[in-house]
Amino acid sequence: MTLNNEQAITSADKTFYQLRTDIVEGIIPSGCKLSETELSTKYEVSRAVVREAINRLATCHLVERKANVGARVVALSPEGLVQLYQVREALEGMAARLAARYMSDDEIAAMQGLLDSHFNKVKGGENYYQEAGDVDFHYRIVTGSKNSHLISVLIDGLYHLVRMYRVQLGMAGPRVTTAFDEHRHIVNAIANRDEELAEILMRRHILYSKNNIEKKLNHA
Amino acid sequence: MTLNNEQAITSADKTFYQLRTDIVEGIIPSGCKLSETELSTKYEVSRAVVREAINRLATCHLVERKANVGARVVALSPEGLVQLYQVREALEGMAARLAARYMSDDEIAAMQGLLDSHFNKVKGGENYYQEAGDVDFHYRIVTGSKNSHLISVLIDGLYHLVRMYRVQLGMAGPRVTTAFDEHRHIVNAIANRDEELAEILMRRHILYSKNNIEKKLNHA
DNA sequence: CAATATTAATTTGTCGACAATAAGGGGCTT
DNA sequence: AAGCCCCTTATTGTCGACAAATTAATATTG
Repeated sequence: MTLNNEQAITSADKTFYQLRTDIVEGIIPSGCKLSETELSTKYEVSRAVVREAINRLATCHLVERKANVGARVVALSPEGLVQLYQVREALEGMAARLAARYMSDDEIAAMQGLLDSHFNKVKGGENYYQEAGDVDFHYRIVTGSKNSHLISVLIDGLYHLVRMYRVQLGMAGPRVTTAFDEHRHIVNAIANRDEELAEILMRRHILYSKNNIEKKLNHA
Repeated sequence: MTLNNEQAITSADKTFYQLRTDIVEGIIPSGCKLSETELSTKYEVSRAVVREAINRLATCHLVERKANVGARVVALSPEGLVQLYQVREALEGMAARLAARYMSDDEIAAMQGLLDSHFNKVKGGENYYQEAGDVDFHYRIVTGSKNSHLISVLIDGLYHLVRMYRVQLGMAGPRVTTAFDEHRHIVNAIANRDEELAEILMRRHILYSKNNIEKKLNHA
């Protein structure tokens, strides 16, 4: 990830980020109950800030809250994964379309450069950077759409859930080799300002990715 | 609206719903600052519940909050409207596709019945029900997708913003006559289980709707 | 007089305590 | 022994007060 401009200024921000990573990384296990008092002692903050943090997590669909009962970390399921990728397909497809329309030439050039460096790294065997490179690619498309709704829903919301599935189902990022060509084709379509093709290719890219994860999920 | 199963159980729920309608209806004007203390006296609740309500409004993109500064009602702009309809196109298009896949025959029949009754009403000159009928139609498609992400983002989020634009720009709902045939065609595609066509028709329907609103906006 | 520094006032962020609601356990009834 | 009711207990919801930060108003200096 190149620039993660999420900077915590308030105390609630910090605990929100902390809790989010703990949930995504599986430190707080899926399905676990989140006790406000317990977390407030653990993170050494007031119950009010824990409460606010949990509320924000609920809007990310990382926890589910019931009134007068409490909050639980979301349960991961094959159906949930399918639903997640369905909206990714719709949203990122549109993001690619809008990126082809609105991204500046400089931004596109920078993204092509990113793909080149990324290609060299993987060619050299460092597939460690694969996932970071993948999320970076998708981030740029989404922000390139210049659509604040798309940006917030995907980056602040769905992507964390995607990461949670990847981490907790123990898959080392997306398909290493094939995804590359798909990225390249998408960027080419964007560079050619071909909105229609950019959207179609991105949707297929995400569909393939879903099928890949589903396959691993069923084998496990 | 047939069934709005949003029932307020906690006090924060009530103030959230209250504030939301006040904002959508324009009682609290667009761009207005939301003072926590002021609202807490006005609605006769604690500042904490007002705070929670404002936080929830922020996740709906109805208000924008800055740390240590406060929250303001979102400002309406032509660009905002365009962005809103861009994501509607993506999301509702996918919803129509999934509705064609997952809706039960009974649900589809019910929706066809709704269109019939709706048709008779408008034929009889009661275009008062037009908007309610339109939102009801879209609600059914979205819930018919059985996708919790689509449902929450659209119904809990974007639709309120859509309504806010409609109300505050003073337009009496969507296009009365033409939108009808489009609805009918979409339902037919869903009844035929034609996912591809359902998505395409829904996207065009929303695109037309956007162009219509934009035209009115520019004339005003 | 303008621009800046400093202080006052208002607003948000955080905290601990109290009230209300829901889950768990024990005893009672049938 | 099974089911139901009541009571205890623990957790969430709500409140008012204090602390921190921003905005404004005032004073000060060039």
